[in-house]
Amino acid sequence: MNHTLEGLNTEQQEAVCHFEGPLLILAGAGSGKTRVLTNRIAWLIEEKQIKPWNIMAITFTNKAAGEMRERVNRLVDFGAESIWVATFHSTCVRILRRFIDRLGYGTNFTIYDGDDQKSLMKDICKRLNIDTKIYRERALLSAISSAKDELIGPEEYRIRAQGDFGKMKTAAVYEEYQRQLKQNNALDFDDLICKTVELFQENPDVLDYYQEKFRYIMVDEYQDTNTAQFRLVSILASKYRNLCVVGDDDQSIYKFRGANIGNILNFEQFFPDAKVIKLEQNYRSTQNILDAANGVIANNSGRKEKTLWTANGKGEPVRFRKFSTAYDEAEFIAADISKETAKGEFSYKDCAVLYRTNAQSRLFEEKFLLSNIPYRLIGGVNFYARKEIKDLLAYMKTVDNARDDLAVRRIINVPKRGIGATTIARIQDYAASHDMSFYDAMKQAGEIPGIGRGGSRVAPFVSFIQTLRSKMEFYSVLDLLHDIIEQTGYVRELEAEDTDEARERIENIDELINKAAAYEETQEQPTLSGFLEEVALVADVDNLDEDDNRVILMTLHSAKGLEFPNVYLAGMEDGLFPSYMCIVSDDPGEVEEERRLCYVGITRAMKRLTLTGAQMRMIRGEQHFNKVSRFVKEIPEDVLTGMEKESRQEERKPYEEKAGNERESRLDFKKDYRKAREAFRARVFEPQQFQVKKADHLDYGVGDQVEHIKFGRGRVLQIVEGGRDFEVTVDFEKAGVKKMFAAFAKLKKV
DNA sequence: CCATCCACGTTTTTT
DNA sequence: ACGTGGATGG
Repeated sequence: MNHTLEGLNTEQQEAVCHFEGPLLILAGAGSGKTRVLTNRIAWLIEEKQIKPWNIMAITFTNKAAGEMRERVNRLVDFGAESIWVATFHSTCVRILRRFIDRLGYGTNFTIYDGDDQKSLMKDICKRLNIDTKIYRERALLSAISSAKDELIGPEEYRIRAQGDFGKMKTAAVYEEYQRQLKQNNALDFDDLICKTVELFQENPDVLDYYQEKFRYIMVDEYQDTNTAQFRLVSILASKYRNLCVVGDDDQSIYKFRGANIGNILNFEQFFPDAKVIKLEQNYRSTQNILDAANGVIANNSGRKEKTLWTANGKGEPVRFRKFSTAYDEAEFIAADISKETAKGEFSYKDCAVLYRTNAQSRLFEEKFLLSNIPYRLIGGVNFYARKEIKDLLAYMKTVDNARDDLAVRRIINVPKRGIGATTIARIQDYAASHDMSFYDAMKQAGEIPGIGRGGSRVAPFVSFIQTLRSKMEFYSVLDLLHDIIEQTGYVRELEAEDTDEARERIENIDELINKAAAYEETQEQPTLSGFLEEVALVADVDNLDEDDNRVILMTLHSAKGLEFPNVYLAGMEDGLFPSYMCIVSDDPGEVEEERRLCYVGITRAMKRLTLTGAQMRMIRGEQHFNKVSRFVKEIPEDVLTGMEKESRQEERKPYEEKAGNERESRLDFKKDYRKAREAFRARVFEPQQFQVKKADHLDYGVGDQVEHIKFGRGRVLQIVEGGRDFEVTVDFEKAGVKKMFAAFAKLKKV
């Protein structure tokens, strides 16, 4: 038998050996879908002699893409690297970097994240005199985002809005928002997809090029695609019709982000000749866990019927524990993990605590710190969303793309340059009336009326950026970053502050430096745009390191696609999960979406599953009293333990008895919390291989001939010992005199 | 132009 | 409870 079919069940084999035409694989949780996808790729290449560069596999997260890449590399001996394995977003970026000039954008466009979108929206509302009390930025942005997900452009939006006052306002905002983005040469996340669709629709030659290139297309997590993504895929596949999608309608949990569950439910209507294969054998969990999952999901309507089964045996029952407060809940989980790891039953990294909202993570962090349990928190504030990181990135963006007004304005007065709101407004007006970018207006600051002495402060900033830009000819991303840090004194300022918080920020900056170094190491052709793009497209889950022996804390959403031997689903309470919003909503579909989320959570567990809930917890500063989640009650009784003990547990731990001690210990705790937490966090950053360290000596001296990776040969003119690194001045034969930091320059003595 | 104080809303989930 | 953003005063 062909080795790509070895160890696969009948259905899996059938899916792997499907050659041409549309294919829908309905793959239940843990049914080995990634394996099927990767083996199919190998099979196409080996058995059907398909060229690797004609195959594309699309995923949603970088992590999934990375995993698939790795497996494909192992399976395919020759040409694995030319198989296109990427996320939707990075696929689109790659295409747009090449062809977006056809749509009137520059190919060095920047990508706006949520924060960027919000500040742009704030500007627009101000300019259009929109009262953000009535029309909130968030609401406007989400309306625009939904429109984009449905491929509705500003013009069409306006037409559809006729007669609706509120929507007409939104239409105006949408139009202006798109105009601004274009003027800033920027795209938001949704644009990445829909501009690519637009590009294909308006440029048959480009479309044809990619249709020829991607003759075999595979889409993972298909249930999460939105209308725009579906269109993108179907346009690409329309020529050769070799579209293979893998998904599970029961795991569709991204409706709020525009995911259209109809894409999977109606696949056979779009492609009447589609072959449909169901994978129902689960290789991950015990039968008890699957029974729990099946019991819950059975309460949803309109599903593609599937029943997971396994050959793994029943395993232990699913546990349910109810506590009087959320503190007790966290304490129990911490104690339980300590117990299990001490027994040697599970190691830390086998355990995951999953919850509905990010806010719930705090209590677990606290208890874990107290119990000395190493943990890794996924989600919350994204690393790249931190202020210090965004500041530095804004500098880099400004150097990369001078049309990105948002970035320029973010940093124009960071650090303080005495350029205030008034000056900024003047420049803004001037730029608007002369139809130029903010940055270009700054260059002519002298001519701006009423700018006064602000003008003299703007000039040095402009020349600073100009100098950086001219240095880019020979600078690496790392050089640039380091130069920015040095010249702005960003780190020096933080050092002077001498607070815990400042130290944390410096650590983050060091981590950014590491990322830049890692980027340069791993990329064959590192570019500034490339780095900024990579940074814009990473999610926190992508950084999950399997070898790291820590308990994982994350939301149910982030957990999709992962598996753990020992899983805790915390906060199983009506009002929290399913959330209050869904319960009161008149759309029953909302509770169904939560139920799918619960299904996802349950099916993450391999051996042991524990559900917990609290009767009382603080939510947004208010005490809430919740009932046990309806989802717990949907689990068949015979696989669940703990439900019956419910009432007795309540009695044993009356709230008042605990309250005094709890409060006291919490007070004590607050002092140490920050410190301990920092220490913990810091360790996450520590073991990376690209640590930038000051060398204790250099193996070259003044007068020596050295070689630089980019500039070639040169002679060392001067070496100055700085606080963080040696600053080396070299006279290069071709590139001239450069100053650089020894740790980054990697000079070699010749 | 900048620092400080207070009011408000925010959270359900994220590429 | 917490952070953000606006208003206010120096």
